Amino acid sequence: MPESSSESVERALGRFRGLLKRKRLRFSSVREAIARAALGYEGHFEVNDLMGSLTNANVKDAHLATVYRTLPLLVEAGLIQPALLSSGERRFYERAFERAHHDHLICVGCSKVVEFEFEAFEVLQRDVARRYGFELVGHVHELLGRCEACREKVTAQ
Amino acid sequence: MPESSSESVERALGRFRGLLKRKRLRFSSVREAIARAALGYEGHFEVNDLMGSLTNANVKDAHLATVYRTLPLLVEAGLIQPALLSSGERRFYERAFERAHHDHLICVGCSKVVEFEFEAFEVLQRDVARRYGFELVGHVHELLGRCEACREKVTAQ
DNA sequence: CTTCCTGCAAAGGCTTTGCAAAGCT
DNA sequence: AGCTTTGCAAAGCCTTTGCAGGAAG
Repeated sequence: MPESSSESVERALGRFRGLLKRKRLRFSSVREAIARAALGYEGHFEVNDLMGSLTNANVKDAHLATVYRTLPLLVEAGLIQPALLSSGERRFYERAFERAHHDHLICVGCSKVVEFEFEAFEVLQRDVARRYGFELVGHVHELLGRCEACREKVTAQ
Repeated sequence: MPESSSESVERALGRFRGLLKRKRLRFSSVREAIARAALGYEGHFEVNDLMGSLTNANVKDAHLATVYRTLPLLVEAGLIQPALLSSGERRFYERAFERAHHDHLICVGCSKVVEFEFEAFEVLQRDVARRYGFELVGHVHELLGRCEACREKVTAQ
């Protein structure tokens, strides 16, 4: 039997607890509910989605303002991270805890998102940064393309 | 004598005219002023900056709402493009017309932006896309790091 | 009991929209 | 003339903030 993902959630909550303790903040049930909801997403989510999950669960709802106040803590604890999707206007997040680093390949036709990992990019990025005297701390790397299905649609027309 | 950049601006305006004609829209003096102001930036700018430029010139001011209505046209014409997407909250633009493609290296400390070109990335990106059956049409690639000056500040503390 | 959290409501900042007057062609 | 464009003001949207009652340690 493979490790259940719920164990990973518990470890994540442990880390959240740790952060809160370090900052002398409290591990409240509302914060826990928000953290669980955020960790529950496979893909990308927005504040709005999160509100939806929280309402669906029979856990006590968290208020929108509270979610906004909690998200930065989840980011700081490393449970989630902002995910840039080229739409630019919207703010997405995605799970970060115990997940391999990855970048995104996005279809401009149907918005399908494929995650990819490619070590070579990381190496080159560090090189480029160093060349300009920067120490690399992160990156946003999103490839925009047209997936097979969408290319066929266009060709068919 | 090198080609003056004003010639490039004229060509850009020509392209803008072309787009407007295709869409049966008009090349008004206000649109021209906005386009010229946008093309005048070396680096990145926001709507607010643009409003500033328009007010300083003794050209007739463009109203904020009009600027918002014009920007998408400038993007569609290829004169400018959205930039610095990872900043998230703010919406920056930069000139795109007759400029070589480049990506950005951004200091997380002082927000300094360095532009870089690196052909190897483009090649690899195309590879990755093809591997997943995508045809690459563009990308967002921003490196986040700490510049020399900011690293020193941190070390000093 | 002291300090922090939370919901609520209100304010903020940026962007969009409806409308009538002005401007092109 | 018949359309588009513009300024203006108002509405929208998402996010943040101040506050007073409620919870956690």
